Amino acid sequence: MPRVGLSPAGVVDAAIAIVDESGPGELTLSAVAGRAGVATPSLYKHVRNLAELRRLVRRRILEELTGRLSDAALGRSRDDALRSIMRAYRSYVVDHPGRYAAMDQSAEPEPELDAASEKLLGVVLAVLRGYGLEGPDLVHAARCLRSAVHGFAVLEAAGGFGLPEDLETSYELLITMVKSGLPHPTPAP
Amino acid sequence: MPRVGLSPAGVVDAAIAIVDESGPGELTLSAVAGRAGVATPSLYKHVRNLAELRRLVRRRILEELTGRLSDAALGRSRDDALRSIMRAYRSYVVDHPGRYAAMDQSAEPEPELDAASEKLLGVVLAVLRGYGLEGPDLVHAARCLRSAVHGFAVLEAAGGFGLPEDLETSYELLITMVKSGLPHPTPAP
DNA sequence: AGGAGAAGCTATGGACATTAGCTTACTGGC
DNA sequence: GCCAGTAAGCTAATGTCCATAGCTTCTCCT
Repeated sequence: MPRVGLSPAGVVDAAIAIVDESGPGELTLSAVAGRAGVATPSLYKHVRNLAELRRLVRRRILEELTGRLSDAALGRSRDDALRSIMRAYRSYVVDHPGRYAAMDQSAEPEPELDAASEKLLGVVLAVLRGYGLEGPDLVHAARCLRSAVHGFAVLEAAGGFGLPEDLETSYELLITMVKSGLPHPTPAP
Repeated sequence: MPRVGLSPAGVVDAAIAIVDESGPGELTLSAVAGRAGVATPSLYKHVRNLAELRRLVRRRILEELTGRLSDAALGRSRDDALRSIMRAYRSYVVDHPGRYAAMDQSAEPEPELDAASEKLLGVVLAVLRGYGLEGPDLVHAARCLRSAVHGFAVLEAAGGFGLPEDLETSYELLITMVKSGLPHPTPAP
């Protein structure tokens, strides 16, 4: 049999392509194998099982998203940075709704993703620290920011916003809401 | 065979019990059948298939949540009402994390749930109208409120908040954030 | 060239959803 | 009180999917 040169990363590539095209519900080993040009059991040479593949997919997505956010934060601070990462977050979801949907399909918290999540959290914390936030205030602010952004993203990716009003405008309001709701220990310097 | 007196509602009851105890990932027809004291194929006398059962479960949950919210809004208005429904929302999730997790497992938007969603939306809109909001502003505000609350709920139900800081406090900040971020076409009367 | 290890494969088994077709318990009309 | 007809239950069987076992064959390194 002519080897096809698969690798864990290649398997994840195929999985991501499926998620992009058909959503996380269609992510099955046979589908991945089909796309990779290989019989299903061959995948086990590269990936422990389906659960592990899902984890790798989520990690890949998380890292990709983190990359976008940290690019968006580069050279900016305060409201400028906040707005920029919030817009980057949503634009990732708009560009890849399937991927984003795949990311929150996990039932349990997964220690394997902690490193990746922490990096993303790091970007967010850095931006919020620019407002002079620290300690518990910083954590609470980060949670709220994350909730707002994630909530909007999930709903949009799932087609949960039925009405015809412009989503951009709604998101701008969300950005305003977060900005105006941050604790303000240090007014502008 | 002694009839067990099952009904669509009874099947949903069993399904909800499973979701409560083990999460939406364990919701399988054999599990439901086992709990209902019936063989798996018998379920098809009451429910078209697994997808339909999931839909019914989601509808039940949505209705339950709507009930809580509308109770919470009763006799209140403006900040008082807003705070009350936001707290009611979260308390539902804290009481039934499995149920809430089950509710956002749908890949596609489901027309069958539109009536139920609309009722929930109705409660939210009523509260926001109390601020004098209407038209597109009302829609944008409702989306932001929903995003914030849903985002927090999903993350909390999934165990996504790892740090030890108090979640109550974080949620209070989220409430403040939403209040302070609402468009303000009509200041207090 | 030759051998080791990795990358494939087929065959098999077990869980689950679903369909088909049968049996048996209730229910309403006589 | 009896007797259909219907609805609720069952067993059997099929197809899909994840997973494991064990064999074969590339490929690469020496």
